[in-house]
Amino acid sequence: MHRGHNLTKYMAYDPTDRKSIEVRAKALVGKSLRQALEGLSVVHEYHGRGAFGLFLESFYFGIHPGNSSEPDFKEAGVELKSFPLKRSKKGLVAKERISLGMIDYMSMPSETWETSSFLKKNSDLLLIGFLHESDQDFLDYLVKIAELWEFPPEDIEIIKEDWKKIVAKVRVGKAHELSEGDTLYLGACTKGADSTGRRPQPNSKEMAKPRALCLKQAYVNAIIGRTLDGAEAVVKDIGQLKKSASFEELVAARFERFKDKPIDEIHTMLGLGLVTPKPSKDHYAKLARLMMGVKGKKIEEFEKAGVVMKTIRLEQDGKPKESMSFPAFKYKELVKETWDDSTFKDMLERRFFFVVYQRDEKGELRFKKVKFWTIPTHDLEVEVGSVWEETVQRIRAGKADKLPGQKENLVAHVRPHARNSRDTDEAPDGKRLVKKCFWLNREYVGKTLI
DNA sequence: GCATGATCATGC
DNA sequence: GCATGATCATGC
Repeated sequence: MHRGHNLTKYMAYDPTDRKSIEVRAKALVGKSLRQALEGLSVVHEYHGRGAFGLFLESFYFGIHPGNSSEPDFKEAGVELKSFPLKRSKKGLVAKERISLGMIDYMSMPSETWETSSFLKKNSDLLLIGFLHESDQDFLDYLVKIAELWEFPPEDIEIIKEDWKKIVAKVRVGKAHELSEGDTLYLGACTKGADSTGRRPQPNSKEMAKPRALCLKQAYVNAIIGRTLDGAEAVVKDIGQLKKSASFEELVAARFERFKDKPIDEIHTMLGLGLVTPKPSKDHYAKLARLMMGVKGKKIEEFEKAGVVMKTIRLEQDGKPKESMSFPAFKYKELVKETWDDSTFKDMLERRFFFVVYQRDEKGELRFKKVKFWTIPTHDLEVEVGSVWEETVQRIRAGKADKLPGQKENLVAHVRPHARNSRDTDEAPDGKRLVKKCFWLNREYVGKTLI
């Protein structure tokens, strides 16, 4: 078998019919491509990233869409997207984002959401999720998800806002400042194996990195959660969706009535009891969730979007009382990472949601404001990057007890993060040291709020 | 006053 | 039992 060989004659399915496509797709669930195409001796030349998808198109669905602006199943209006899953402690998660087509900086500004090439191609997706195993041939990957996916209305509202944010930047000649952290579900992710390629953009001489529109990893995880647990109702007509405020505005609006109110008054407003003399360390985080109208510890909208909530307490002078902690790392695992795919970089690239409290002149703590924030590229790549590299170097050199302190860098430092001094972790040299994590400097956190 | 080390309280 | 977000406490 070779590329271009038409197998559709073996298939009792109609690639122009949505229902038929779905039936054929669903038949893949629980099988590998090799099993699904049983009986055919398969010799192929496909390999590397995207091999699964190309093979699936040609030999399972018998289509050859190429790089068209039309959906892959043109007549049915369905775009085929296969994507890898991987195992995590909690179950299956997305291995990466789902890319939905390169951004054409020059033509995008003249589009509206309704007429966008994005919507034209991607409003109706056939999602095929397969379990990626690094030691297997892609023909043996098991298909876990096969789902016709139209975006639920509440999601499409957010995606629309995301899309508009991206276009807005491109329009004003700021394509080079695009960042995946700008948006929630739909992201502008960098494309191209080497990071050197650049493209022209309108209204600026600056060249911009090539980027594609993508469903961000956190959102793909939300899709996986929904489809593996059984599908929800989906929207029938994307054009009918009504307008609403953006996700971030909606979230911020929930806090509006609490602005500048002292803690005890907020307690009253929320129908809580009196403020205890010594509130627990996560009391203000809990209060923040309650102000948002969320009961549990998880905030579903934030989980989907990969947004991280952090509470910040400011003193009278407006400076944060504390630096900002992150999960403790394991010395031996940290030194195996590279900065670009490090756990900490991954964490910092997310969108943050700060809930800010401040002491007034009488010393009374009040809710001040909320703020969505993404770390500027320079601060991440140059400042945090160097702290990270220095940390790894010192651990490798057996100096895990002397990691970069707050005075060494303006943005980040390393410091203990453990239950107590006996809560230790083994360094590569065998010494046991108290668990530590990366912190964002107190002073720096203060500056982000201005 | 601030950096640094140490620890608390919660919830899974 | 432990990770986690957050804050306390000490000493320079």
